[in-house]
Amino acid sequence: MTKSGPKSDTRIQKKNRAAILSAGLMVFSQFGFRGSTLDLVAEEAGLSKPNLLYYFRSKDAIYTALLAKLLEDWLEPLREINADGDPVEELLAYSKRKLDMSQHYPRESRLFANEIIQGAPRIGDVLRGELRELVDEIAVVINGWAAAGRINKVDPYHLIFSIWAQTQHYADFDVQVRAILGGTDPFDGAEHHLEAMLRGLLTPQVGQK
Amino acid sequence: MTKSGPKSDTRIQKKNRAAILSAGLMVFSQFGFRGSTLDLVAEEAGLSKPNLLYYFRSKDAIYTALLAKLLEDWLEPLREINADGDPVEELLAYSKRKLDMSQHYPRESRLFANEIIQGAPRIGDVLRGELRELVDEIAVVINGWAAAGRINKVDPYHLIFSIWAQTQHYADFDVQVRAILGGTDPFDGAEHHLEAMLRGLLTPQVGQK
DNA sequence: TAATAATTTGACCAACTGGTCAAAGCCACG
DNA sequence: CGTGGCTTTGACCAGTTGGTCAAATTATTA
Repeated sequence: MTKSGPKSDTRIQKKNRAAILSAGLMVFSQFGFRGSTLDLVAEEAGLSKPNLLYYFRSKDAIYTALLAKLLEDWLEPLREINADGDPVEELLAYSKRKLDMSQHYPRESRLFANEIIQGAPRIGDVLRGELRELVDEIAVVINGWAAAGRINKVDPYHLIFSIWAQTQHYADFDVQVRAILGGTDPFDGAEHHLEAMLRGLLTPQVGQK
Repeated sequence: MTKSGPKSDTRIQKKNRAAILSAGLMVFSQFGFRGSTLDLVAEEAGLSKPNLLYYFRSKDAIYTALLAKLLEDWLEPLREINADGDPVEELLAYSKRKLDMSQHYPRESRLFANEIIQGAPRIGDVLRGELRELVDEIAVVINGWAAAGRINKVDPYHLIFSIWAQTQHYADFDVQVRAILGGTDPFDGAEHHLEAMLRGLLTPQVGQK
């Protein structure tokens, strides 16, 4: 493991590293990598710019650290889908987990969204590698469920895309959603709607063409 | 109407303005406003930087012009929903139109996404004003359809959000979608999936709880 | 074709950018 | 308390940023 800063790990370091990452998340998630400046991050973290660079060797290092940490949390819910569970409930639980993440970690969602929209210059490999493999595995499971008649026939990939899209929308487009809903909290309705939509799509029906 | 550049409107101006806007769309949609530079736009447009500023008085002016033009195209499909048409078909046609826009104008979609993710600093008013009113109107129509039993009971706002989310996902997260699908074209499957999802949600059913 | 207007450019500017560095301050522990 | 390492900082740097401007070049038209 290559460390970017000092070798030892005092409590001052823990505190400041955390402050920097938190500030970086704030700034990078709002402006993207290129739109963000070290001065902004430094101010947000309550540290001087040279002090930032004592803990992280560069702007890029902060961003990359953030992205790496994020990717783990991002993939985890996918792994929790249980092939032996009830198909509809498993998929519903997954989308609920994703929606919760949008609600409680909107900045993480926007950081990710910014990275992808801008062409995923530093995580393209992960997308084409680890993420793709994971999705492929889930796709097999979903296809199995469909073949067994436990859910309707669906394209597993587009099913997953639609869950991602709908859940992340509430974090990434938060401003727009709230502009339209006024004072109403988006997440109450969102959960119910998402469930209805997925049940309508997945619940096996005899007469389905 | 306040013009930002010269008064008259020669063919040179038409050409160069168009070139600048096209270049601006390219650059701004990839990096967001803050992450973009005039030099990048100038190079993309094949003009010198001072020449850019002969046609648009500032970086902001280019971006704003782009955003204004975009907003019109963005709201139009919503207006085309016909209250007197067949409910399911109307909503399906709307989502098809949005999906087509994602396919054929992904840069416009990403420009918009960047602006919203970054807090919609310059179109917050439009969101809370024109857009909200428009959505409110459609919501009334949809509620009318539901009350008449022509579609299932749904929250019209979240229905619209889910259409936006799913269709724009294919433009905004294009890199990720293609990373997962490999060579397969996303839009074939997307259209079918979206239709299945909406039909499952909307098509009236007696036994629906 | 001459004069007028439209267009383009090179040189320039102040502010900001990511990043460096030596020196100073601070802290824990013998 | 002193000393060696950890932490912080002010001064600084070269490159980039959005933007200006006068002068040069190119079109338009009388």
